[in-house]
Amino acid sequence: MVAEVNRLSPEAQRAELASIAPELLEKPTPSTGPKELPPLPKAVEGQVVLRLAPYPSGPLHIGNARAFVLNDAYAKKYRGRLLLVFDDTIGSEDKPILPEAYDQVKEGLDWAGVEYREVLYKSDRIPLHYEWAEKLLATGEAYVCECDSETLRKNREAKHACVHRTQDVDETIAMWKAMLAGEYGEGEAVVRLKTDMAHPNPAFRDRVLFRIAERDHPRVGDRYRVWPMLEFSWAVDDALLGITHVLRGKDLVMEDQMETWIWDVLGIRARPEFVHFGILRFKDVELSKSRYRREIAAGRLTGIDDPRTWSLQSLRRRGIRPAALREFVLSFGLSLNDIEVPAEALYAENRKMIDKDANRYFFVPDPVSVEISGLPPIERVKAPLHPDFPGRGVREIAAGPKVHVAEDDFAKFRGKEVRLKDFCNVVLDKRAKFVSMENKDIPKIQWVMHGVNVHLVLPDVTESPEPREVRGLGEPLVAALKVDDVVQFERVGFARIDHVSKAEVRAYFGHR
RNA sequence: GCUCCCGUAGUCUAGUCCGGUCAAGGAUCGGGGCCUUUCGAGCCUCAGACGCGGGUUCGAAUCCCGCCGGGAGCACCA
Repeated sequence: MVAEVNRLSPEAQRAELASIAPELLEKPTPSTGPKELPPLPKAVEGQVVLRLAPYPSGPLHIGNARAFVLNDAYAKKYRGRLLLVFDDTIGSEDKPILPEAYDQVKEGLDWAGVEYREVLYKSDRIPLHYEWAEKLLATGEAYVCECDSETLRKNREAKHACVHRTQDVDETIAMWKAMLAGEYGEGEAVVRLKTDMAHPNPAFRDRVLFRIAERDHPRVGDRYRVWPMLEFSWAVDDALLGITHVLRGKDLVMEDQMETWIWDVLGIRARPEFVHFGILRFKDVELSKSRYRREIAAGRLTGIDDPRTWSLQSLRRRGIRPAALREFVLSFGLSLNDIEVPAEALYAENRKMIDKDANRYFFVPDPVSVEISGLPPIERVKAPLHPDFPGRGVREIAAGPKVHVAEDDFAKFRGKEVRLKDFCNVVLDKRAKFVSMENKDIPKIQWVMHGVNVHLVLPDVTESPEPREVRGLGEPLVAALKVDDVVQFERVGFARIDHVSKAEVRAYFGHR
């Protein structure tokens, strides 16, 4: 029967089908509208509990966006709860906690529209972690190890168990107490989970659960010297906080195994579902908190919200809308693919949102002065605030024979006829010649007679020879703009006004 | 090297679990055109993909095997 049908030509099959079941020929209408998130495994409306676990070493940046946007989006989708749990265990020397980062993280999340219910701190929960540790120690599932990190690494590689692994539980507990009492120095003892020294994944062999750090903690000072590692603290807190779903990057898959192992040995029943997403990278953008920190310290950047960084604060200052960031991130879904996207994709999303609101103005970067000969007497011209919305009104621009044009335009069009947009046609040169007033179909460039100093700050893009800022002249009305206005400098791009003073208007470049 | 994950247009993504309506959808980018006093927006249009090789099947992007390619982890960081 099937073979019979297959022998028919596609046209014949189609005709035959049309006579039997014409509705099957209708193409299903492709779904449009906002992208729907795939369902979360075992998610129950109203009962989903998610958590966000930022490490307070600096402000959140665009590279963290996938984690917080997805968690927030799912919390909203299922009308669940999203907890903000600062992952502020002691960290390491080269990745210290910054006291101001707590507020910087919250500020970023608030801007992004992430609605978290409660704020918790790992550093407040250390006694709970100790309790669980003691259960593990008492059952012999974990032990205190005095090997130094180098020995530990070599043993791991050689699948070799050290003497501590088999020591008595009593002895282990005495050593644990000695750790807490400060009888060991930094690096002299750790608590290790007893997994399997022959485990196929070398990284998994008797992983460290606690270590000693003598540094002061920004929130709890010197109250603790024995600090949990991330995996262990999450095994405790995910269970205790009733987290139903853990959404994390796939660089953290081994943490799933660790948490699961600990729950298994401790007989913990209620567990979250683990869901991962791939690594997100930006083309031409190297996100480095430590580098930006250095540059800020050296005064080359003005602060964590400097538009040349990629912090959420910097995005806000460049006129990027939170909704654009959200759409951008959600467009990747939950895929496990590691992706590298151009920042242009974010800009495309943002442009859709700001274009209708951004009024147009002239800004002439690196001005070159030009004197037009033969110009009829004229003092000002009019141009629309927004070409798509004439009702919004017009701007009056002072005009006359002495104008400024952009250096790039001057170089490109010197000796050629161009139209000074909304003004007149000239043959461009230092001594330019007036041609006519009427609108012609020739290249149009922006110009300014006298106006205000504009300082435009550009974002940071690696391997770009472009300068990170540019100065020039804006048309007179630019001086009347307000902080937070998002405008489009014609032929230059969208920018947000950040500061207005008599001396200059400072604007942060968003994108073209 | 070991462990795990992933391969759909330049880029991102839908489809893969449950094989047929997929002669593969969308977005973005690119080409062309229209419109527009911006290199913006809008409209129309074109181009562009199932990593490779076997197998199963009437039929494979979808199932199986092998290969190739990419990524992550392998810290007393998170």
